[in-house]
Amino acid sequence: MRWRWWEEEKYEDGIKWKFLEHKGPVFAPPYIPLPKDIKFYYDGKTLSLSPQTEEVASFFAKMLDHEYTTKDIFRNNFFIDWRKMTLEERMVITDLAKCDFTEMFTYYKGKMEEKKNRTKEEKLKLKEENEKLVQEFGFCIMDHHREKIGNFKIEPPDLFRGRGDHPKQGMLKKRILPEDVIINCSKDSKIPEPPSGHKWKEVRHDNTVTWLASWTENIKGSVKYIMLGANSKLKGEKDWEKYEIARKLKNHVEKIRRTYRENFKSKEMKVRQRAVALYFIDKLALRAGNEKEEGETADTVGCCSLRVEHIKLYPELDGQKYVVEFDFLGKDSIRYYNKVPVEKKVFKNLQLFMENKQEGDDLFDRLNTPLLNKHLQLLMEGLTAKVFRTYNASITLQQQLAELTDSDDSIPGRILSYNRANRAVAVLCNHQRAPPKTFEQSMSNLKAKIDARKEQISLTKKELKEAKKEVKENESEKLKKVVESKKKAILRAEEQLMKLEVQATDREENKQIALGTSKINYLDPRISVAWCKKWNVGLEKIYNKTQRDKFAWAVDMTDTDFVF
DNA sequence: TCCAGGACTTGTTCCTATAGCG
DNA sequence: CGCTATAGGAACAAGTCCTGGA
Repeated sequence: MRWRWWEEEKYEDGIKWKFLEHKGPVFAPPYIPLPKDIKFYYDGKTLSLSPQTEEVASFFAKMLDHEYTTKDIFRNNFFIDWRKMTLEERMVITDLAKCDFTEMFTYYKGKMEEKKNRTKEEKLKLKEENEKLVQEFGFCIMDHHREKIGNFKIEPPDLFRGRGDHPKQGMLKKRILPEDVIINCSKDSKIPEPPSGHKWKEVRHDNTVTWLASWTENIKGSVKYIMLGANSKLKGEKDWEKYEIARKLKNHVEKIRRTYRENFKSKEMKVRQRAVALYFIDKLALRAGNEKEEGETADTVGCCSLRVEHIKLYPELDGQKYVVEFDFLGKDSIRYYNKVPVEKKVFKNLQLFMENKQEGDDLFDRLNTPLLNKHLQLLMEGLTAKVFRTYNASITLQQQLAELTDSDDSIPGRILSYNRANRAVAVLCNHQRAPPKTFEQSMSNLKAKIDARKEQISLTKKELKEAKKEVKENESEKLKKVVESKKKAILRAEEQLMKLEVQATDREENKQIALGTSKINYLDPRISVAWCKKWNVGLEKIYNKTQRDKFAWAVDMTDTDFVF
């Protein structure tokens, strides 16, 4: 019997746990210096580096075949941080272009190759050792239950790989020591031991937070945490709450939509901007768009931080009226490009907001996310901008499933319908992916397979005909058996063909769409569980092991008739 | 009221284990 | 049974939103 935490009473306000015991985080392995015969060359001459300098150089050397090392910002940032080397070294090494890391690069490539070519026994041994580590450090005790930790290893030192045009890419992400780490656990628990010769920065006992350990990272100065895994009570409960708030929005959304439409006409510019922004967030599932510190991160935006340069207005386009063209970089510098017809009042308002503004000016200059969220809080308790994304994603899945699922369909057909519904959500949320590098190849492989199967079927059909003819002429038991087996073979092959064809369709449609993110973060799992039960589809066709684990609460509490 | 820091969720990328193939 | 494409999972970056202190 699974621990049904969702049937237990919750703690008083703000208290996350009563007992917490763990072993602390696992630190990155120490740097292993290069063998003597692996040389670094500066300006064509060998130059031996101090261990610390060599370590940082190795981070760069390992990445030599990565696009990052061709980017100026990355190279410059790396070079600045690398040159915090010994004085003697700094005197010599003044130009990155004169640095030759290729021997180091080749050495590490070889190491990787070795790793790949390990024997079964070696691999098994490594696996067992890793399992031991997980058993020791990968779990904690929280309130009488052994729970999995999501990330018990401290991030190793490396060069920072910011996404998009990140101004800090290439900077050295420093090695974290116990002296940097704050431990959080309960007073009456066994306090984790720091590695020998070391001390923790601090040990605290704060049961209003969920983290077990934290440290401050040196790139942005933000705090990083060791937290529980997604299948833990703590995370599961939060997830459940998230979907319950989204379901609550279902009962308020019509009124909220009436209100913001009303507000399109407000005398106050602030109110109009808020209304139009909310319209976008609701209709297009845009993110809130917090303000960001300039120069600290890549230049990306969300709804409230959109600038004039990010939209174009077309009174008429391709036969449609009042079209807005969005083109901006969102989270992770993923491009959002969309042409959407909008209500006339929205269009007119946008024209108004853009009057006398430059490309780089804020579209919603009287609005920011705290202002928007404060307003939303008034409309419904617990409502924030991101709830609309959850709500619209989940409700879309439910609608699409209802629309697409056909009771006449085979199981693979139903799964295709599910994936299509999932896809509709991923498109809404702009969860794109680059088409896999081998996409065309694997697609044509699949097509070839389909053709082969078709060929086989028609051949077997011919053979069946022949066999039937022979039976007519000569009624032997043996021949009758042949006929039967041919029939069966055809049936089997046809089923396989159908499966392959469904697979091909699914893959083609999924070329540029990533389903995972929405499945894990936006779709109320109870919708999927109910659908699987209703249509007799195994849950494992929809969720893999990790996902089933994470959504265990939904599996246990959901009936066929669940409605989001 | 404003802002910075803090806590937690969401998102992509990269590596690896494994399923499915011949 | 070995090979390879792919799914799964770890890692970690990048968002959202809240809080507490000036």
